[in-house]
Amino acid sequence: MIAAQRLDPPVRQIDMADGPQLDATRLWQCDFLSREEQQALRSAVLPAKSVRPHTDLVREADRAGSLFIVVDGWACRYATTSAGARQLSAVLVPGDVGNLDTLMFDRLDYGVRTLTQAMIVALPRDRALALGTRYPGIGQAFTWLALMENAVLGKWALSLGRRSSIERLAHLLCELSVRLGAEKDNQSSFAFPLTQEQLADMLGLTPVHVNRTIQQLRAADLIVNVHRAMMLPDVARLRYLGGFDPAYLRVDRPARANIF
Amino acid sequence: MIAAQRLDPPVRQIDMADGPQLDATRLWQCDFLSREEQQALRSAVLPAKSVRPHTDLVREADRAGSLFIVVDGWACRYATTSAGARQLSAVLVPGDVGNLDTLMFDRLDYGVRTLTQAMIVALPRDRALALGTRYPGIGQAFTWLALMENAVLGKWALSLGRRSSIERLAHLLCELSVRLGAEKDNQSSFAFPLTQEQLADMLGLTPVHVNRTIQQLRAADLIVNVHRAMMLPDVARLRYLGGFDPAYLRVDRPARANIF
DNA sequence: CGAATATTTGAGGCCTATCAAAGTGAGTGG
DNA sequence: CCACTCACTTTGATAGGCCTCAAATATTCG
Repeated sequence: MIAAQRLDPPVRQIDMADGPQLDATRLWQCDFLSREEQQALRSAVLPAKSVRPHTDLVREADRAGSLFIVVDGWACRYATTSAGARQLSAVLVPGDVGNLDTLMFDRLDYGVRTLTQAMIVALPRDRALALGTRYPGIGQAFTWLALMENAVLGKWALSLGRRSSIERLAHLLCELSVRLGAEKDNQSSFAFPLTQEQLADMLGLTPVHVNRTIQQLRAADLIVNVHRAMMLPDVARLRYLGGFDPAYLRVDRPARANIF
Repeated sequence: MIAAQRLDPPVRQIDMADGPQLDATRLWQCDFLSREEQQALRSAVLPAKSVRPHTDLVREADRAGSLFIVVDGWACRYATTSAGARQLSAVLVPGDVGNLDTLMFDRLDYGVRTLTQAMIVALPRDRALALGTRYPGIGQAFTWLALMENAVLGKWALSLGRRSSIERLAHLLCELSVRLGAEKDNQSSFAFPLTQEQLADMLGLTPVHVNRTIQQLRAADLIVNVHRAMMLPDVARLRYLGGFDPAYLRVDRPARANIF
């Protein structure tokens, strides 16, 4: 076992006092939103709620009356087979929307569940629709989000279908590292609250095999993880192993499209 | 080997004379489009082109100047690992859009390629954006499409991550059967031009294993396929095997949302 | 009718699953 | 501050599903 320094506080403390902390929300990192639109969104959401880990915000096949936006903590979108096996179709980190399609579909075909203690903000469907109608930038942002989710999910399909367990894990860690904005030079470190069982449900593996795969990555000095924190000592090498190219995440310069 | 009757003409003949045959296009099966909007779309697209099988419409990481809409034949969206393995992230049948995210992203992170001889219509990006701005229904339709693709891809992830080869194949056939509108009572039959290699790239399997899996399905009397045609003698039983619930395809009554 | 493409079959091996149990760490209550 | 519990991680042994490599057969199309 590698003796590692502590990297980050294990789980960020949740501050109930600040109200809906939407400032970090990815929803307007896509530079579609004017200051006015940001304000409109901020005042349309319901007060943030603290939700315990492993709690369904929406169950599979439920109706959802609101869009759920993750403000702090981690959550996921998941589906289950008739045999009861679970597969995640998205990890949601602060700024992500859990159920975008509630905008247009009555019923979900997946569940949304917290992975950790989390702060969740709800945006009632009617208000979301009204905002989309009234503010063009918000409508664009919704579309942008839907397309981004598609891009990420497409890469997950590639991993699930065609990559070995170690490649999958490497790719996922690279993805999260970028999405969390945790990279600096060739290193990255971030709070990593997932259990190996949750990782297994993302990667389409068993928890036991995830454990063994993590050990391989550790042995190769590609990750250092202790205390719910993750450190990537050599991002370039991890990317190479996972076949990861960050272009699909469009972090550098989101396209500015004039639509709607 | 089961001796089966011929079910359908192997590949539909392509009629070049009718111009852009967009009438079957899913783009306006979501009942968002007024007659005027349909007309606007129809006159915005470039003349249909016939494209040979296994031809890239856009290569991975290419810029695309147009949205590509499949009018006849089949195509796919795909990505490849650095080792060269290919995984499809979507099958495109008549009515599907190949590269919706060209609306907002400069560069694709996947390729679009024909699987069969196909008729393809191009909708220049500028025109698509303009249409989305001018006609609210068209903007809605784009969003609806993006969300639908997400729903389908989410189920693919579930299959890839958590289902056995026979369940995956069963689920895929059920999906296609519904999307092609080929079901009647408990039976379904449709032209099925995919090679086993192409199937393998959808299912995350090897061609050899796909072959053996098909044989299992045949032995169980769940499929009858000859001459590039597919017949499902007992849809209910196939659905049960694949854990397929058609709700996520939203074929019955698309929600009518008032957005944008 | 012949070449190219696609399907089918066989044998053997590897990666990941399964089942079971031990070890570790965090939180709780006495 | 120390048992105690619960959840998570780790380890071991075995099995099985799918892959790999190779070649034969069938089908399509010029």
